[in-house]
Amino acid sequence: MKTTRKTTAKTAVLEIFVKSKTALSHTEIYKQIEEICDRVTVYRILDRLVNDDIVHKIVDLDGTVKYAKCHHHAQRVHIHNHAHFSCEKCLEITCLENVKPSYIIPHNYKVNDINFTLSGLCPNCSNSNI
Amino acid sequence: MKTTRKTTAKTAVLEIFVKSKTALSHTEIYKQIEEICDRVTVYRILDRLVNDDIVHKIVDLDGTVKYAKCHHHAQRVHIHNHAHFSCEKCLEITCLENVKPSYIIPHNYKVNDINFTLSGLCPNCSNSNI
DNA sequence: AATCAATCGCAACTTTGTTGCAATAATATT
DNA sequence: AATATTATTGCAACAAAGTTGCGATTGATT
Repeated sequence: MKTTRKTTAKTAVLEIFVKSKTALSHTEIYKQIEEICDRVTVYRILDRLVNDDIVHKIVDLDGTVKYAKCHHHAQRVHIHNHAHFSCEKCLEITCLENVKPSYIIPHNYKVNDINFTLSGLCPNCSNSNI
Repeated sequence: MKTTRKTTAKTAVLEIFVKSKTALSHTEIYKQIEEICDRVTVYRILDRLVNDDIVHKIVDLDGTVKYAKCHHHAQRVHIHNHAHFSCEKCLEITCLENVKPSYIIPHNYKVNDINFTLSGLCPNCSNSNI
């Protein structure tokens, strides 16, 4: 029965996601809207967005938590089984929507969710690298 | 030129890893040896072990950081490209040494390391589940 | 045994995330 | 349009996880 509301802060967060090509951390988001709302509010907005399947949470190899807006492809059930790329140089995380791992696991494991993160150098940084 | 030393604390940590079948967090390790050494020392030992490729670091879907001893298979260069399974019920993380994802990524990305974590129910917990 | 650098303990600090509660504001109801 | 309902917010306080500096200790080397 819980209805979710459209608030100033939530709209601001969503705008940031739309503008950004890469995944963002709580801190990165908060820095952009610290005049609009509190630090805690940003945490709570992110929680809600993840729950409502509007944003997904990504944890990279270092344990850094970031968020990115979901691109729904007219699917009903939405599983984030695509890969993420974490650049060691510019530290940006991007979604590789089309990269999906194939794998075989023992049948007695029941898989509900997967996290597939690659790290290395992104196209930008591997070019500018000498 | 840096030489790495064999100390009481380091030996104790390694013993814990050998005994354990699952990956362990800093806290879990520290609890077992808090009479031997300081909390900070455990952090520093773990850092060193990861650097020396004796232990590898695993981050699960929630961002929980754990460590497990590496099983080297006579490889020179050691990439942790196997999967990890994180159980949602008992919260244990186990290495699935034989599960390796296959994937195709755009050629302009340079991959140095990968993190492939599956989460759901482990064999133990999916059995005892009603 | 003397030396030297790696390691340690301690204290202090930072970063990240959480919780309770009263005040505020978005939506539904009249 | 005014009112009632309840999701959301701000604030303050807290907790967990990890880091840093520095003097003291200890493992390895000669």
